Amino acid sequence: MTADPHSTAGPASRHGHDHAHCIADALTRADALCAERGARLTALRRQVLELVWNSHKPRGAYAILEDLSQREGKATAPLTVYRALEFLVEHGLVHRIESLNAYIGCAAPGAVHSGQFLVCETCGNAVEIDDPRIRAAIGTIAAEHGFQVSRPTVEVRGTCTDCQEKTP
Amino acid sequence: MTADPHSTAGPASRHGHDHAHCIADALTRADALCAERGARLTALRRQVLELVWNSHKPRGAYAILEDLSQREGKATAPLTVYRALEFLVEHGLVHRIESLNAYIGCAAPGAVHSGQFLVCETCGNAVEIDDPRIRAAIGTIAAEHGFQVSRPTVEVRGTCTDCQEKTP
DNA sequence: CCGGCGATGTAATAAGATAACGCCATGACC
DNA sequence: GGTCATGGCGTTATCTTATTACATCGCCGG
Ligand SMILES: [Zn+2]
Ligand SMILES: [Zn+2]
Ligand SMILES: [Zn+2]
Ligand SMILES: [Zn+2]
Repeated sequence: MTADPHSTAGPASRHGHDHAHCIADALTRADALCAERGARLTALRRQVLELVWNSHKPRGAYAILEDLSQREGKATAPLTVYRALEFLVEHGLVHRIESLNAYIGCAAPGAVHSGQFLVCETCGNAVEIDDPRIRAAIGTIAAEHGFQVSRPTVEVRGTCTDCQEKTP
Repeated sequence: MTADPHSTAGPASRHGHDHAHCIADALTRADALCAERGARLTALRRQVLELVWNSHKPRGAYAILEDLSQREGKATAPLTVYRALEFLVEHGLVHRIESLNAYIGCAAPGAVHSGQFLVCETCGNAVEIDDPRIRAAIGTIAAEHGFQVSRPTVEVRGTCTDCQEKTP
């Protein structure tokens, strides 16, 4: 992993945002949610969640695996990570970005959300949105086709504001 | 590959639709489009396109590879298929379904389209839609975020009309 | 204490995709 | 016709992503 402008080296990362707070917040919400549901947020799962939240970029399972191995000081098997991710995705704590085969922390776990993302092809950051208009439009057209929606996926590739400024 | 209700065994497949016509049509349009653009629709590429159009289900690259090998009577390398698919996707003749790692023939090549799909989780069929409302909604929210869209992906998982009828 | 069940560990392997290298057909140009 | 550049294709190896099968551990109710 090389140095990278958006990732979080220190407590107060660039963008003027305190990312440590993002992480702490995500973990707190996860604790609450799992407690509420009687789901077991194991040490391992919590650790993986934290690693997913390490940045606002989608991260591949094997990247997370590397981090985990490093932090644990011993090699970990892929399956370990995949199982944790499966749990986290099931409980809406993490989303999978299909077009990247990568995972990212959910911005609003617990709330109803359909998983919509703006993914920057330059810096790799992904912002979760949950626009009612998109949801509505999808619902409408699905209904017109007699199609019963179970899981809508919206992943918009493009360039974020920051990256546009840098490359005028 | 097991027998499967939606695939096309004979000329007139189920659904009351003559799928042979779908294929012929797709090939004709592809010929025209490539001629118009000076793109070379090689025998191999044409063959792969035909195999992609073998059904209205997204097909994995390796499934296509198998078909191709069988038709040719000799083993073919994955790269062969991937190269053909790359060409076809670039020219908008085929779409990639990200959430399935699979490929499907484009319903309206040549026209502007953003690649929106209704994917049935039961039968595997995928219908391409191109709803202006969805496109508009995505455009709007992207603009609100100062996000410049390059490639929107909409893949709605769910159950198609037919499959709903079968399982009331 | 013990049986059951969910979580984790270990090993092997499947599935999807790309990299590196070279040959050969095509067509422009001389 | 000869020559050369280009693009398509074949071959092999390798990489990334994901899953299957089976053993073990630890907690909790009985
Ligand atoms: Zn943050
Ligand atoms: Zn960016
Ligand atoms: Zn058809
Ligand atoms: Zn169906």
